[in-house]
Amino acid sequence: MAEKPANTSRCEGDAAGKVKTRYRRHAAGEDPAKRGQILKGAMQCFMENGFDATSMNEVCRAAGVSKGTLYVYFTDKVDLFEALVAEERDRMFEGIEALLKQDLPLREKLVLFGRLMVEVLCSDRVIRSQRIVAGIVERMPEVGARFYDVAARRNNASLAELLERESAAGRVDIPDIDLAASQFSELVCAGIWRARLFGKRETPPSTAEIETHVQSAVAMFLRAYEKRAG
Amino acid sequence: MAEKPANTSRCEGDAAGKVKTRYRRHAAGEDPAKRGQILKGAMQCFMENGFDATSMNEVCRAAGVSKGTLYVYFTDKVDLFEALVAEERDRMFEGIEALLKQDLPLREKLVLFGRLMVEVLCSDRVIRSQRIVAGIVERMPEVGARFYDVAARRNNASLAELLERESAAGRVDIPDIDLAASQFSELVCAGIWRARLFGKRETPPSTAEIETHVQSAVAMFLRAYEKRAG
DNA sequence: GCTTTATCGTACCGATTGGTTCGATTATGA
DNA sequence: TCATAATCGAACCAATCGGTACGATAAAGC
Repeated sequence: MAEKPANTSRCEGDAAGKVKTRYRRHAAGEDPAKRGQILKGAMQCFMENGFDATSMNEVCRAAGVSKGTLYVYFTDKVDLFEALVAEERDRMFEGIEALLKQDLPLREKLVLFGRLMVEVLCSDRVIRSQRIVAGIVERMPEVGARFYDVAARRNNASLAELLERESAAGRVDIPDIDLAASQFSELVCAGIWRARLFGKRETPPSTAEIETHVQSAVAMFLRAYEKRAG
Repeated sequence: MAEKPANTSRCEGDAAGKVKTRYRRHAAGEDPAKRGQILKGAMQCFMENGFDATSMNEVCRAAGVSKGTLYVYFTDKVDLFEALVAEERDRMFEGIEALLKQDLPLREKLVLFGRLMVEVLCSDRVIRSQRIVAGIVERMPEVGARFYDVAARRNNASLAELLERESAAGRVDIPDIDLAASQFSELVCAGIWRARLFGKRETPPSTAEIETHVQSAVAMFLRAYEKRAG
């Protein structure tokens, strides 16, 4: 709901307009650079203090933007927050589909996938995002649900697709593909992600630790689902 | 820090006291029933709205206690919150050690353990607690860390102990016990817990679904780690 | 140059916050 | 019955909140 004011004035008349003086300047609240600047500052604040404990004044200061301008770009604190979550959610697993499109044996694909998964999911940035979102799920359920849906389930879908192909080719024997995809995703993060989320670990896992976990997970996964001779 | 005022007056003199008039009435802020009443009301509020969005006035109303009294029992909003988290964390997995002490084959112990794990971790109450705690980790890191440490790691320890015994008995071959314990814990919740945390699922899993997940997890786990003939 | 206008900066608004104070009330125990 | 004191309840406080209003500023296009 609540469309942007539409701003039919200038700058948009590509199709019809062109009648009078056309300014190439950005309409109020439509400069993408400024918008990004605001989002960046807001991200910084929200990540440090969460939703409620972040004041809009702090955001202004962090973003280097006046309060008036801020409220031209975003109607609400909630509006700003949702835009932020949306951006973060979309950026999270950008490269993952491409990764699985490569022509590699299953085992190596799983290793690549697992590595990226742990790295992303346990990174400082993503962990902080997840904390904030988890914290407001109760009051803004759709925000949380969409966050999970787009980010987590997208991965599962990619992985499920891969497993589907392997299953059709007769190389693996998987009764429930979606379950298997979930299992793999959880396995690679076992013992790390939760500890990160709750702040028991203050730093992301080292590459060595990631490797250990991924190798163990892949081995476990394949031993469970690889088709057996006899 | 910040010990309770100690309240050396009455009611405590079991060992030394008994000198003068002893009131059996509770000293101010020391009636455990009232304390529990406050915690219960507070729990209700915090679970609905999180830490910041819960006002102390709401807590008073929900607990049926005057504000003055509330501040006699707890010095702070943070103090109240920490007490709440502590209680919740300790209650969370109460029966789990006992469960593993039974004399049963490994497979069945794992099934029992897994079931309880999913049920508890994905229950409404625990999910809500986890959301709140995750949400304030950034600002109160020790609270989050302790929450994780006591609850999650306690389980892992129980399970690890069991696996250790089985390993010593030569029935399983597990290179990294702690990792294996983590893996099992994550496996049983695969695809459910995260969705619950982020509000993608509004209800706990059915017993049927739990059963499916646990069975799959146990099978996978044992196939990976059971000692093979040859 | 002049005009236009997006942005700035600050003051301001009412509402709410966490926390305190204090006299009235009520239950206890002697 | 009477004194004690834990609890109540409501007023109160300063601070902060999200959000608005508006004149000053500065950069862009003619």
